Amino acid sequence: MVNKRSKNETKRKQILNSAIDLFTEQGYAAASMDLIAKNADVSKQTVYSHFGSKDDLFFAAIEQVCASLHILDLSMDDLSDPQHILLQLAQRFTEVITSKQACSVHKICAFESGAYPQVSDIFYQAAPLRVTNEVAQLMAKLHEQKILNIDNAWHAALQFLNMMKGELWMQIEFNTKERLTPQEVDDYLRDSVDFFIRGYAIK
Amino acid sequence: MVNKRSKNETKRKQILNSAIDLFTEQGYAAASMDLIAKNADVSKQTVYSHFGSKDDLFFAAIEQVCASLHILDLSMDDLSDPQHILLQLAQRFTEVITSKQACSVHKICAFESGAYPQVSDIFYQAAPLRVTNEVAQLMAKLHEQKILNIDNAWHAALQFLNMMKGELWMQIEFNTKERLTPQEVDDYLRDSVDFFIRGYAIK
DNA sequence: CAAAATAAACTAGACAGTCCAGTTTGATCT
DNA sequence: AGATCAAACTGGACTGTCTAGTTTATTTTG
Repeated sequence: MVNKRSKNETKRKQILNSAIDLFTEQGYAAASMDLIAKNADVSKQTVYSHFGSKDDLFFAAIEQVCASLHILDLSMDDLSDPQHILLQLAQRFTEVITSKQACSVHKICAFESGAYPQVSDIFYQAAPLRVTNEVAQLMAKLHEQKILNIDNAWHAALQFLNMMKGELWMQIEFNTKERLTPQEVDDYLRDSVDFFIRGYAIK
Repeated sequence: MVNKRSKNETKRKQILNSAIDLFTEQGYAAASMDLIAKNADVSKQTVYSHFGSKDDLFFAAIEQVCASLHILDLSMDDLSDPQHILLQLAQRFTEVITSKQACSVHKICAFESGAYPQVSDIFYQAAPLRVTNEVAQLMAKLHEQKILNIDNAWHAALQFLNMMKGELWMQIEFNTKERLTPQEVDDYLRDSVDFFIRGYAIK
């Protein structure tokens, strides 16, 4: 009926992006609403009119960033060369888990898992569970097609993914000064893929 | 001539314990010096006289708790039954990483790794690196004694330990509502030990 | 014109760190 | 042993800063 003016969707996105930046970079407590508003180029009041409270904004930000996490995208057409397929998967996985975005949101969700279990659950579902499911499907296909002998595809997926994290993930998690070279990482991945294939070889 | 009265070591310990409790439970920012003093049954001034600042107290607390982390304690005498040895190791490792103390300090060190790299480094050295080293020694012995065929003991240790974390660790890290049953965990560990042995079996 | 957005001031509470006035403690000196 | 003295300790008040969230008066815009 009356021509009601709707809130500006662009501003909502600006606020959300600013919130994502600050929350993931600094954590919940250290990110202030004043700065979020300022970085969004928006008044503080507008922030509160779009998102009722800091908590609400936090949820929305984490939800948004989890939804946008790009994931493995496995193609499962030609599995005849498992060595090649699995190495690619391992390399792709390494890229994903070392991306700045994924690391930041992982860190904050793990830290706030006590105070905000909803938030860490969103991440858990969106990232590790989702990826493990994808990989488990691949494992199941490798078994079906008698390329590898994998009794329990879910276990195999967990083993594979956790294994590939290796030392690199610890170094990122604890922000160590020294880092593995890309060569060392690649060596580890290749070693691990070979090991995986030996462990699940058809006998 | 000059009067020397030394600070009360008991109070220092009370303060440190209180700080460890609060920092590990609530994180650096959320733990207030007032509450630390109160829980230590000590005046705020005494806290500042023993530890100059909140940062100093934080470092001391993390250092203390890392030093006290009990670790694997492998006995490497009779390795003739690798299946048994490795399963025990896996079970012991699972206990260690699921202990409340280890989880709390892991969480806070990972979270503060940006703002306080010294702190996360202390943990990194004290826990994951130390354990991996221990296990790598075991792997090397298994190779020497021709029980398993392990080219790269360091890689094998990383593979083994990361693999054993499995789904359980993710659930703890993200404080999920649903948890694996002890039976499910044990099944996974046994599966993984078998897989590991197959992958590194002597031809 | 009415809803949306703005800037800026404001409230109320928390926190790190300091200050202070008075009390306890324990080592040293007589 | 008793007097002395400096340092440790106490509790509470205080400063300055920061924060979430609110209010208000004004401007923009569909």
